[in-house]
Amino acid sequence: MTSTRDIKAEEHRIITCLEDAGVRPTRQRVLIGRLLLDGRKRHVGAEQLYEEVQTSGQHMALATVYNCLHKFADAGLLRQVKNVGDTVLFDTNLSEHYHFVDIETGAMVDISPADVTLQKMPKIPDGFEAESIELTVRLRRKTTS
Amino acid sequence: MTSTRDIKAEEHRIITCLEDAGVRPTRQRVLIGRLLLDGRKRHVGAEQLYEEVQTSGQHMALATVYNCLHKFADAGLLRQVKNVGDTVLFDTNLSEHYHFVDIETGAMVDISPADVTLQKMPKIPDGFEAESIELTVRLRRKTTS
DNA sequence: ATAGTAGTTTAGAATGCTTCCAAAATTCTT
DNA sequence: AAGAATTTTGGAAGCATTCTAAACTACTAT
Repeated sequence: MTSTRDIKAEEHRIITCLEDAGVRPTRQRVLIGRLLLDGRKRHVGAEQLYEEVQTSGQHMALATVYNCLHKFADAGLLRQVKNVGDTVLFDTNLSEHYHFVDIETGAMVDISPADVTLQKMPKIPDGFEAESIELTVRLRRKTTS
Repeated sequence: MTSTRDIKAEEHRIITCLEDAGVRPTRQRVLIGRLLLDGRKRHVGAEQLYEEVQTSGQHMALATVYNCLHKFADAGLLRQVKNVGDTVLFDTNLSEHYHFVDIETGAMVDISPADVTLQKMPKIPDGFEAESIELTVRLRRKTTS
């Protein structure tokens, strides 16, 4: 059972977190912060998050969920992932890592950088700098023959 | 100047190529084959290819362009790229390679596998097999300060 | 507290890429 | 040349995402 005081404390933590990131802590953002900035590492889409918000008993426009996700990503609180299917996902794991993706379901699992060694890196074209390096291993369920 | 005979010869090459891949060589597919299977390595989207078809003087429904691209990809004549922006691209380079992507424009440049060494690879989860490994380096134009 | 103003939220409309549809056309086979 | 199967077609539909402009809320200065 989570006490009212615990909730207050958590809210305070989230508000501080948002303020530190330069994001105005509105009611909506605090709620989404509670859902996403709790330390759990996961990959969320807007639609899914929208449903979690509903489940929590609060109402919020879908557009707001999109707004928040982008704001959080711009503020460095989330990381946008573009590697998968037709849907944009946001990753709560901010440290360097890569992904397995199940091509059937789109489900993603993190790959620790410790498990990969990029021995030699290609030369970045002149006038550019690397913004990110994405390594994605697409997985197919083995045919049990 | 390309002679009529050259065109005929090229058409024949494409038709053979399609048949070998188990793809029925319809007029539309042969035209798209001429545009894409000429040895040039490039990354094409449906809309762009549609315009190239128009430019060539022929008419074709946009839906047909999509159909062809997917058919070609399924037949192994093209490779679908899912790493970039909001649009699906098809890659005429079938050999193993990776990509630079300009995050501004979405433009892609191939990275030769010779320029990268994936020293250690993560263990594939049980019951799965790797379908493909995508390595994408996102590039930002350097701020000339 | 209060008012001002800058930033947010909202619902619904709009966008844009892609797929679906059912009818017409084309390809290959016999 | 006729039949069966596959393709093409144009337009409608779908879907995730963005836009819009009006209502609202959070912070700041009074």
